[in-house]
Amino acid sequence: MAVIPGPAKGRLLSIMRLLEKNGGRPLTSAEAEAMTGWTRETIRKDISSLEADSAGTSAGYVPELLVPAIRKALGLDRRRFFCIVGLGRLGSAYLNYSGDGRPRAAGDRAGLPETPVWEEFELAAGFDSNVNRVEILKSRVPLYPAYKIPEVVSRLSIEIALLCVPVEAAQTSAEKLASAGIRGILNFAPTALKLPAEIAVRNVSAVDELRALAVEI
Amino acid sequence: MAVIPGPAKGRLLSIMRLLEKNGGRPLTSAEAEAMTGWTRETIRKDISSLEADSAGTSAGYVPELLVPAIRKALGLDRRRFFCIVGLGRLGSAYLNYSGDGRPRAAGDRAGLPETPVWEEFELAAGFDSNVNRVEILKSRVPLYPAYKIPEVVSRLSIEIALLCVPVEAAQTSAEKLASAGIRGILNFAPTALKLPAEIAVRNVSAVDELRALAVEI
DNA sequence: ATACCCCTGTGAAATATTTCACAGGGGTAG
DNA sequence: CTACCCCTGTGAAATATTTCACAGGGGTAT
Repeated sequence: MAVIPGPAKGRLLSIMRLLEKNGGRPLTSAEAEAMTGWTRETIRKDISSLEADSAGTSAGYVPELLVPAIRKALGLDRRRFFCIVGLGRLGSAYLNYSGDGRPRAAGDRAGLPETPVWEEFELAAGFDSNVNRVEILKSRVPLYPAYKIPEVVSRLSIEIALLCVPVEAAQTSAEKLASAGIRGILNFAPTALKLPAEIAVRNVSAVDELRALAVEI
Repeated sequence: MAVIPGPAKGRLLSIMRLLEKNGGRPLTSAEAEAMTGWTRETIRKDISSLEADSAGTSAGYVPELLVPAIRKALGLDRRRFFCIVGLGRLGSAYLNYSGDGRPRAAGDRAGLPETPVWEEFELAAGFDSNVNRVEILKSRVPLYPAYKIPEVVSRLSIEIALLCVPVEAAQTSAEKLASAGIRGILNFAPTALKLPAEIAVRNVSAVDELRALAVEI
């Protein structure tokens, strides 16, 4: 089975995104180099580490074949359920976000799936400690008061949480999710969560991103 | 002069964050290992690559000394001006964000600096193509119609932009910023920007982050 | 004071990643 | 059909990063 170098994983995710947006046309390693700055050799090696033969032709890489191959190799080839914890400004924005770049307008429901689907991720629940807010907000997924996190996360097989609570509530909420068996947390609060090592955490912070950008320029 | 390995840079940014939140107390490589998952040897090597002597003592790394050393080594030791392009839901939220995790309430202005400061970054302007919105929104930084991007970016020495426009406007806005001499763009639109290689771009997308998280678990 | 323990710093070894160089294949123009 | 060109795939070499092993230092308890 393919062993994919760590640095390659992140690059493959980006390449996958490029393929998805390429309108079905083959993408060459040279084009990808121009768009990402990584050398074409590195990109070819990354893809060759997938051992997904024939996704690359003499015209370039065929999205239709390579995208599923990357998905599979990175373990993204199955649906995962996620939830949103904290339904303030940010959390409720994601509640209505379709994943394709535009918020869903109130009347914009025709033809859309019953529950929000972001690529391979499906929103399964929202939580807030304010019971009033839970009752007032409209959403196509069920909303629960925060004390129900353990029961609901387990019952709905939720693997990932978007943590959108205020910074002072972040650690407690994260611990509640951890003991409910969550596997990963996207942390939008600007604080370092202390959790058991088996729970993956990614911090999403505009200040951190600004810094990372500034380091490059 | 210190040469810092690429992978080390990202880790140092995280370590810096840990140090900043440690209340001034020294942080050991073993503690950092527990919080980040990177081995203590790697962390020590990263820090030693800074050639910042005496930031590490037998009690651990002293934030007061190490934070400035990391800042300097990564080129984060100077103020940079940034702007927000697109003042919809996301953009206007950042307009009122203090950088410490809580939005500024309307009356919450006492004692705060005149312009929003996010760590070493200072918000200098906001732009929107909707002139009406520019006039109606209240902000402590000047807001301009989008056609003034070239003039204002150059006049105010703005280096970085938060691109918060709808996905269909992202490429055009990015090009406008590029020709105005911007050095880096934080792209919140779910699309791959095509720009000259000398302009750094970081994409911020919840779906991408979910994927990166899912790869780890 | 002394012994102990936990800390950092760092050459050297081990490992991982990237780059090089080229083989092989397929489409296209003549 | 043939020649050409641009593509991918991949061993091997070069380089970069991580891990190991240990030297050295500074608190602290006895």
